[in-house]
Amino acid sequence: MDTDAILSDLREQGVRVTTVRRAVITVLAADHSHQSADDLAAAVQADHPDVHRSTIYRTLDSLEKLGVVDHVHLGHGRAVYHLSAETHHHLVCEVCGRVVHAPADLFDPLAAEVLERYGFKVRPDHFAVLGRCRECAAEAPADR
Amino acid sequence: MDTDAILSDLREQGVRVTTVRRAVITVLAADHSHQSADDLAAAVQADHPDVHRSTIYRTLDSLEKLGVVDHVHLGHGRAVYHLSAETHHHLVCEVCGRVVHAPADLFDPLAAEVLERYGFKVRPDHFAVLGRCRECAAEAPADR
DNA sequence: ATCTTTGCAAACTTTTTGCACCAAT
DNA sequence: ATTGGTGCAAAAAGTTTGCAAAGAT
Repeated sequence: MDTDAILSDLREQGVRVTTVRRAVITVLAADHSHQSADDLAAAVQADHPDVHRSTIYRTLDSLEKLGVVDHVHLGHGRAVYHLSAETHHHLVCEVCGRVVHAPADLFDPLAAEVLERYGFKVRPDHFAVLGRCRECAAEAPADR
Repeated sequence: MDTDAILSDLREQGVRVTTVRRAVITVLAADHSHQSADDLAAAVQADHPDVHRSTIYRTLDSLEKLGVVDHVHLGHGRAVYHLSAETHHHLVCEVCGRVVHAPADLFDPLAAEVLERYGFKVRPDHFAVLGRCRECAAEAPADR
């Protein structure tokens, strides 16, 4: 969750550390909330006015491929971006008991929509998602 | 889930039953899967070539306001539409025990993403979503 | 006859792409 | 010096809107 750590990690992966990347990561690290590409562009442009929106998109894209950020589609057309979290959720197979790990942000859009529509604040850590893993679903198809 | 029932319901609500609305509902009722506005436009245009995409959007919009269809954002930019389901899910407040009802489709995007990413088939009826209802969240803020 | 709905064209929003230039290594 | 990254402008992709004509009641 530390900007410098992320940057040196990038350098190790042979990715160039540029002004824009540094700025984007800094903004995302400073504000833990989810931000749209446009929000990010505005925030970055506060310090670096010449940064183009398309560059923000490309930066987010490359950082996402590197596992540094994640994006999530939250209604309408716009996606929101955030640093990849460490937390995980668990998908528990009710047949074989196997546990599949899923990143925490998987539940963000659901939690956001529940909050917006019902004022209900989901506790993601209280989620126990039951279902069937790939193998068990294949053996005993029990539709949606 | 019956086209005619939905149509007479519309008539009762004072909404005009038009060719396009009938066609859209028929398509949605026939194919239970989720369809993008563009898919729907193509399906409707098979029978009614002159129907414009913008009309599809307006039709979906009005049907959604009437509670007949729902749309869900499933990655990228496009939304998918489907007839409103009858099933509900429960949001259980861990403080006061109050239960808030939520439509089943609330979990569709989550289930779709989990399936795509992990091959894990979520059983939505096995969902027990815990958290805090509007009132309890206001009293004892316990952030996410 | 009335008032909603539709078709069309055009705008708007969000994201992507081609290309020449610039900058990090 | 290389090669990856950036700015710009222009184009996709998805959705919305104003207006006049058509259609449902």
